Amino acid sequence: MQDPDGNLTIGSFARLAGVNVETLRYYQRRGLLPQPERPYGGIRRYGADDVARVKFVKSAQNIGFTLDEVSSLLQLQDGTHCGEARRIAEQKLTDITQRMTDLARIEQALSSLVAQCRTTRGKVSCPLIAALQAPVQARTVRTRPRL
Amino acid sequence: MQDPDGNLTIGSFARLAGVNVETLRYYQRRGLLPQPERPYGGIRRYGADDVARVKFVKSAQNIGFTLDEVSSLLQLQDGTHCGEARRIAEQKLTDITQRMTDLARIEQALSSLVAQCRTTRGKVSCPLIAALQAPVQARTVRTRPRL
DNA sequence: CTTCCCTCCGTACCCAAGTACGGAGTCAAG
DNA sequence: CTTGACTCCGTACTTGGGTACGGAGGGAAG
Repeated sequence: MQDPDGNLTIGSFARLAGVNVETLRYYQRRGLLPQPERPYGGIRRYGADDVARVKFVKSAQNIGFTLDEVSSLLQLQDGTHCGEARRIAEQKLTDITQRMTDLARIEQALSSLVAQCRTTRGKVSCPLIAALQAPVQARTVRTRPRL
Repeated sequence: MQDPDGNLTIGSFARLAGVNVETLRYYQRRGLLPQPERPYGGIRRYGADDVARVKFVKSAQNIGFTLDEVSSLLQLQDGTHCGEARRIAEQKLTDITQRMTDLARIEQALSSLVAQCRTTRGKVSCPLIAALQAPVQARTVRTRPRL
């Protein structure tokens, strides 16, 4: 359809980057992609650097960064703010570790309940239900937690 | 203000259960709480069983169930469907285990990047940024995963 | 020149689990 | 009887990361 590099329309850009066209427009609105110039008749053109940028975003998302955090990282792209990037990453790492601890606790609780359920066949009350009915030390549930 | 048990207004109910009044109304709309009778002039009254039910919901949420799943569990409350409850719990357990695996992978990746960042002071390019720029095997990012 | 796909743009919608709001009604104390 | 706290109800808003829609215009192939 066109020069495969340096002259992509948004559709082929999206295919190359492995995302939806709407996602690209969304990233432009969020400032994750630059608003492109449009040399020919109102149609935006993109290049390999744009594809790389989207892959950067997806990689970062993949290891647990939010788009806001990716924005911060993109500010630091020149490589001279490595310390700052590291600080953000360390923050994220702490967060992930905490989340793993929580999940481990939940897994423990749940698997022991399931095990109980398996062994107490024939008893009147289901141990899983019964356990949930027991009061619990108030732990606030994270609403809409990331990743 | 009133009989502490069996005759609670929604405000004291909320305080006892440790949630917001709006949350209770929301649970009623979702069918997690029964629509209460309203013996005196349009004001709903609640009892200890309602408090217990909310605590059940919160406990279940706490160990990773969504409100939809809690609804299912509530259907089984008579204890005669222990097998069914166990099936739901096992499903949830699988889910949580998967999520822990993912998080562990992320933690690995991130902590090694941070470590690199720490040791390669003075190099031109930030290894964290550089690593994110490398192509990544496409792993779909779970959007809005629970807990 | 028509057909057909592609692009542009703004806007609305999706999910879960609530939270916030505003006007009206009610209840108990003073 | 008034005041003030509480309740009722429906509706809209929040967050994050997009997806979907619909009408208008572009551009290339036949």
